[in-house]
Amino acid sequence: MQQLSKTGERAWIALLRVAPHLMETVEAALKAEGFPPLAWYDVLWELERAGAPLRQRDLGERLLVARYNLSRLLDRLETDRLIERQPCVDDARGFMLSITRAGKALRQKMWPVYAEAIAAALDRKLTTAEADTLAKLLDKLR
Amino acid sequence: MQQLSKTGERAWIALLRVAPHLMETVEAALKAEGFPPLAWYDVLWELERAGAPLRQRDLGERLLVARYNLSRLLDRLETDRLIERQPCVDDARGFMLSITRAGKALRQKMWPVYAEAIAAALDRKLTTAEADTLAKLLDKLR
DNA sequence: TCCGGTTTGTTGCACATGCAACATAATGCG
DNA sequence: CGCATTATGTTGCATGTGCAACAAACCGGA
Repeated sequence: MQQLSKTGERAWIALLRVAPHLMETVEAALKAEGFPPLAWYDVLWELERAGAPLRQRDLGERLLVARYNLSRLLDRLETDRLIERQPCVDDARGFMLSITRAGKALRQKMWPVYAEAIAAALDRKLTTAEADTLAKLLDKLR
Repeated sequence: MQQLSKTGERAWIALLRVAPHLMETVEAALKAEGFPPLAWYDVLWELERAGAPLRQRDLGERLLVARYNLSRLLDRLETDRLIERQPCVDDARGFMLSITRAGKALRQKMWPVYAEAIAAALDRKLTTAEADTLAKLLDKLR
């Protein structure tokens, strides 16, 4: 009684090998330019495009990051004054997160390097149609 | 002059979110049954299907794992007597790696749990054609 | 043959992560 | 209301990972 198809297995292995490898490559590109890790960019970008302050819980949900991980990641960003934590009015447990001016500036400086790394690692290796298909397939796995 | 397409960016973000999440899910399934991490299975399986002893270098290449990471991963597997390191005849620096009987037994016991986790996280969410496409697209990114 | 450069593998150290336990606040049910 | 349950966020501890430096062996050209 095998409940796993051979094709599914191949897709899994490809994912297992390729995804971490790509992430390391992009991470290395950022580090090579003296920038902080990918995760920092992610937080900054999500906060910036949210427009309004976000609950820590909601940010974690969007980034698919565990609470205890996010908690300490945000500590580091806050220490560098890239984000701010304000007490939450509705819920005394939570915090409202917002990106600072310095945070926006850093994100903007990082973007060209990040974009070039993504282009090299992914974009230039796929046609537009292929990239679109890939995105759609991955989204089905959420 | 943006060298990164919008579609490529979407694919990247999907990969960044989905892949780690899937890995954590599968990892959790193994842990829940008292089994060692995914990486252990990977090593055991690669050694078993290789049929013959493998150089550490070659294993690292197939698994896309960094040398210093692999080195310590293998230490742990060796401590548990799941693999063996034999001095390499051709090259006094290297080792030949082989899976032990206990290693094969463990891998076999892990497989049903692993397969079920992959089926739940990936296989059942895609048609066969989709899984095939996904595997092919990811392979293009190596 | 000799010697510089490369390849292979390991390790000390700092840092990041997972887990379990915790503190505090909100929620909901009797 | 009162109290158990759930939700949110933090932290101590053990473990895993990245980096840089290292040791040892191999390779190849002069």
